[in-house]
Amino acid sequence: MTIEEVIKSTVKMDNAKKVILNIMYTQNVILDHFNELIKPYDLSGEQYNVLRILRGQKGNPANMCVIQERMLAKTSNTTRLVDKLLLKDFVTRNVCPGNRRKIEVLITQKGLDVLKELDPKVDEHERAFAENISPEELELLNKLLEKYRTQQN
Amino acid sequence: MTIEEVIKSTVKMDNAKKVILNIMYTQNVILDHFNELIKPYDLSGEQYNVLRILRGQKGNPANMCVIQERMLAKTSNTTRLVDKLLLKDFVTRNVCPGNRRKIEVLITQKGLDVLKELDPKVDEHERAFAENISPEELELLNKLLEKYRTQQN
DNA sequence: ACACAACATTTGTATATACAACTATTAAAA
DNA sequence: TTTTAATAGTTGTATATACAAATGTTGTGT
Repeated sequence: MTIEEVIKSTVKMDNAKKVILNIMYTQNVILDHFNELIKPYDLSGEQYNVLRILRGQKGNPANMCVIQERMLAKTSNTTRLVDKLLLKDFVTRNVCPGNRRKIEVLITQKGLDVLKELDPKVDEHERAFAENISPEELELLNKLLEKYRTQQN
Repeated sequence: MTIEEVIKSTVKMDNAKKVILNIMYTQNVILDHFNELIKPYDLSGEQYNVLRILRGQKGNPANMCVIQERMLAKTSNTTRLVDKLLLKDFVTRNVCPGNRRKIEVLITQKGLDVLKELDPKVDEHERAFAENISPEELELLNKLLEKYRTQQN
């Protein structure tokens, strides 16, 4: 399905416009699919993302600003995301002894467990999309996207 | 900047995962840029999108469900989006005489004017990204994205 | 004609996000 | 050493979004 078919466009668009709509729409499709996947786990996409970042710390705690800079959407409110995770006992939160302005956030075993349970489903989610194109095309798509957004970094 | 650099990933990711993050992140970059652009016009991205759809109707009114199905994010609440546009006199809203369940939404001259003023800026926004890659790559990127998301339609 | 299903839209409510203002702590400058 | 600036995080508030339930209208079957 082309992007024109998706939005039932009547007018002809140039490729510069199409690619933006394609990226927007594809992101929506992926996100909808992913949200379905995590719905039973009482986690939002952003909450999952924070847990994933914390696991990547491999036992070291992460400050709020470290979490923030590793998230895709830089605008979200890390404090309240961590609040939610704390309520579910997926993380712990403590004032950093060395610098009392900072907060140390650490993933709990319960948090690790829920990620472990999700891992195969997330892999399958990623694989399902990736299999629509060849491995070479997948690599090319990555390169093109990185090149496409260059100046805006 | 590769996606690993963006999210400061410590671990190696396969291309299937990278492409999803790349699409998500690129969408964020585009959206942030676009939001900057329309900020002075007191329009949200979704509101702009509705206006764009209404202009595409070329003088014919659009029902709520028509607007809904042409939007990229199918989940948003069309009623309240149109409410906002109505407050700014960018659209009119009337019950459809032929079928009183339906609502006819029409863009006003004021709405058309604001779109007209935005057109060159939106074009420039699209062009700026597109110029990072060649015309051939742009076409390829469109094709790859459409192929990548196929099964999920 | 009446009951009932389907359709189109709106409303309520809970949650999420955006952005600015605020608090607390530490670092730097005078 | 006091003042000022910079840093880290939180909170308030307004707006947006998600999802289900409610409302009003039209179409269908008996």
